[in-house]
Amino acid sequence: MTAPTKPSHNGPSDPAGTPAPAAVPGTSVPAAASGTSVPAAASAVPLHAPVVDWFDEHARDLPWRRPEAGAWGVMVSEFMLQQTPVNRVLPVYEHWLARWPRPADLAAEAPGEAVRAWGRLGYPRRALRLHGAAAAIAERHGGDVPSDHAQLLALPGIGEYTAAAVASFAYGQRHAVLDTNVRRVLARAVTGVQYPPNATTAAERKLARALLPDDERDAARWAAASMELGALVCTAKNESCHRCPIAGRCAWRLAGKPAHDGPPRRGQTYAGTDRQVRGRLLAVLREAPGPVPQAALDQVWHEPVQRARALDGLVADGLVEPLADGLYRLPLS
DNA sequence: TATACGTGGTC
DNA sequence: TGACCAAGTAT
Repeated sequence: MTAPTKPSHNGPSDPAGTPAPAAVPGTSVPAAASGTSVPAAASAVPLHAPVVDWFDEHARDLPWRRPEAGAWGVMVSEFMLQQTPVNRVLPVYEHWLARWPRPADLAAEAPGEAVRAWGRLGYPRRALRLHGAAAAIAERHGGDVPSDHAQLLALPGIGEYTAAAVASFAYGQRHAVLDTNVRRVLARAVTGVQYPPNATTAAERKLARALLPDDERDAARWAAASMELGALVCTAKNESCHRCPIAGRCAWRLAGKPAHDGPPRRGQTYAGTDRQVRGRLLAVLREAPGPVPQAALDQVWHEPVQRARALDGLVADGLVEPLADGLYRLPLS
């Protein structure tokens, strides 16, 4: 992909400065099933055009967006980006694709090598699932990442979002790609609230489908563009409305940006949890070239009951392989 | 539907 | 400084 070169023509003025008429009275579209409705403005005036134009000018030049990345590159990036910031993914992604340029290359490796190469990206089960997905692709799909949504969804580690993302980004298909960025953009621009619900709702899926451009190519670009808008401009905190191409039509902004009211968005501590212990145990195993004695693992956590529970969990998840004589290693199979 | 699952950066 | 946040999935 070439770097964006088109100079900005937006000028110094805030595009949000002149709110456009948002809705045509009396034309809201009732949604049959859930009792929700799609605001008229969303369906009457295409939202995607200004966002796609903005994307053409401001999109980041990320390696998995280049044509040479291919479907496998897109798929690897989607696994790595699940709950993980772009900046941390970048170096691991490059190393991964250089080492395993095709699904069959990864499938031929021990799963433990995938876990090791995963490094400190977090959620190492993703590495195992990516390895499993590569194996399934090698076996069932002739070594090529499937383009069919249902076949993608059947692969380990691929859920609703990732299946749509791969089908859309890698194959240009028309799917509602509903990630946390898009959900936030729609929550604000259309629904008029600061944050989407904690879990994706039927109403959100319905809205996303309603906003999807008819044309397949436009739909794929809208998916990438709306996601990028959420990542760069319509961020969770400190949003930059002055840089937003649809600020003038944003329901949340037009309403005075009311604060989120519902229940707390999240709240999970990490220190002292099994997750932290698992992380420490796996770090030792990742950094060791071969099997590690129990005694070495015992040093990562003082409390023996929790330590044993965490290790058992890793074994149960297939992230660690117990050997005889109290040795442990990353899985060979 | 709620919870488990890593890690590190930000304000 | 602690809470929140980052392209979710599986159960």
